[in-house]
Amino acid sequence: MFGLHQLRCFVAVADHLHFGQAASQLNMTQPPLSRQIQLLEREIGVPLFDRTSRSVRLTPAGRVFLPEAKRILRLSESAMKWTRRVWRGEAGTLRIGFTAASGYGMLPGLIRQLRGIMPNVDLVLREMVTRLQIEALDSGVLDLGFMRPSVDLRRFAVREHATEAMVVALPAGEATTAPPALPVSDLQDRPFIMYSPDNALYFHDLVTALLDEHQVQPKVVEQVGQIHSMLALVDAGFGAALVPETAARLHFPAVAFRPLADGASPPVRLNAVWRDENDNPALARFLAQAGLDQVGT
Amino acid sequence: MFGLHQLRCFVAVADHLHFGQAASQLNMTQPPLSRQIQLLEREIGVPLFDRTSRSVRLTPAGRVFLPEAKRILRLSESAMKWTRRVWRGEAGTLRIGFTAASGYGMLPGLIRQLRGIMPNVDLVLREMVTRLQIEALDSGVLDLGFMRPSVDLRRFAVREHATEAMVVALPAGEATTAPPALPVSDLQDRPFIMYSPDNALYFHDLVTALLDEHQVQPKVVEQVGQIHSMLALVDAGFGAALVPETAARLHFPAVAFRPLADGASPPVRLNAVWRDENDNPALARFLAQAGLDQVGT
DNA sequence: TTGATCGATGCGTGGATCGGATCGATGTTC
DNA sequence: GAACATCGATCCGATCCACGCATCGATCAA
Repeated sequence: MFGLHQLRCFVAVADHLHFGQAASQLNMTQPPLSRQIQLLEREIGVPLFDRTSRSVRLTPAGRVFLPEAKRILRLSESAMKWTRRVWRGEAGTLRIGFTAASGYGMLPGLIRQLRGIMPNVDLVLREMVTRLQIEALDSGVLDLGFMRPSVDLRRFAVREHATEAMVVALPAGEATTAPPALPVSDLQDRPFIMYSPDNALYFHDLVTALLDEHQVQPKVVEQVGQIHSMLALVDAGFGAALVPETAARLHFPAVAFRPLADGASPPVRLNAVWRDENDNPALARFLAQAGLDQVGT
Repeated sequence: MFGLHQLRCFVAVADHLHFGQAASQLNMTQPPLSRQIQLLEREIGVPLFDRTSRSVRLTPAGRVFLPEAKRILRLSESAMKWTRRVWRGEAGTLRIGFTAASGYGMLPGLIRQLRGIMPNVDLVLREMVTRLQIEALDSGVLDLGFMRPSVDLRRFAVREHATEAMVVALPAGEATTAPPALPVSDLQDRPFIMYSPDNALYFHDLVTALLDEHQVQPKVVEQVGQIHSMLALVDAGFGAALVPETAARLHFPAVAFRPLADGASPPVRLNAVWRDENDNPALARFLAQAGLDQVGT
């Protein structure tokens, strides 16, 4: 098969229709250029030029081959440039997982930030619970995950990405008689919607610890795994719930939000998690730009 | 710049993820294959494989480069095959000129014939008068022309492609009283539409010679260069005209056609004309298939 | 007829690529 | 856990290829 160098020789001769000028453009002398053209013609099995000692003309076959040769050379250049950009993290794909709750708050800003840092990187965004994100990071399906703290994160690189407070979600009817900020004790004996320990272990433990600490025992009327299910139940008047404050962005008509009094809320943590051995340069570039690439746990 | 051989090496390794197997597929040994991959990586400036002594994996940059490399190789193959087909006359472009009058009769059949012989050859068909066709053949704009005899054809290869008879075109009103076949003498003193010596020299000379031979002098009411203009005038009742019989395919409602009696019509000749030095293989292929490629004037 | 131009060809050299042998690292097996 | 097998990297000598220089042969101009 012919080589790219022969294609460059061919294009130069076809453009100049003059071996000497083409050779000097290619920084070589005329004899090897003639040789390369002959080799190319022998390889294809077709004469590409009609040449006398006084004139050089393209044959019809040469006229057909010329744009193909230029296309191949153009593709080779662009393949190289594109690959280099991927290597520098300026192009490529970044696959990101996030929990449903984190999507309400930080996702739009994160996407804006990524678009600003790496406008040519394709983003693949998948909502997954923490456990599934861990598996996906392991198998290489995800480059980066935004998830709740978990004991299984020890083999990964973890940075705290955001913290927020919990707020009380109340049925609108009960909110009219409630003070601007609620002490935890206000939940005592209230109808209360709790997190499921199966699908929302982190929030379950967080709320359980908060209630235990204040020795408060609400009347648990339901256990659910997803925050929007929880708010739907509040909206229907089944009871109150504790949700991260960014969940207030979900506009349920019959739900009112009240902060906890005295800064009683524990911080709800969201971690950025990735594999240290991940070789996606787009990930490295994002971590560097976001200041997350220092060594640590 | 990298070479196509390096791309083939890269694709083989990427497909097998194993240097030894890739090398045997490429009919080479493992050491030079390792070298080629290293050279390619150095050329691009990007590692394409993550390799330990136990495993070979593509880097993200390599994953991007792989489809590009395959595309370049595919394009190179197809460019070579396509160029070979053009060389054999099985593909490419054939530019054909024809006079307006010849288009009425032989063009559809010619196109069918060409499609049968060379289904992958693009046909460019241009209606041009004989003089313009000669110039176009000279400058290489046309490969083949269908034109009337002319003294300027000596430097070209010429074959008689078709002959036909002249017929009389009569206004429909006059046709009812005319016999089935008209002697030339019938034109004596008739209103008659003549060919212009500027734009239709061949027909002008042909008709003039015919009339002179029979010592007939019609009343020339108009001189025009195009046959459809001529029939339009007959249709409008201005007079009679002599036209090639295939012109009867132009359906003018008030025009009737009558043959000349006694085979008095001179043959109207149509030549196929081309440059002997023309190197378009599609032309050579057509000439060979049509049996026109024997030597001669 | 002479000289200039231009692509093709002969030839010697230097660099690139090849295959064989071997190294070093890693995972497997008993 | 020590011997073994596997696999990519590296070293080295032989070969091949592409380069430049010199020259040839054909063509066109003066």
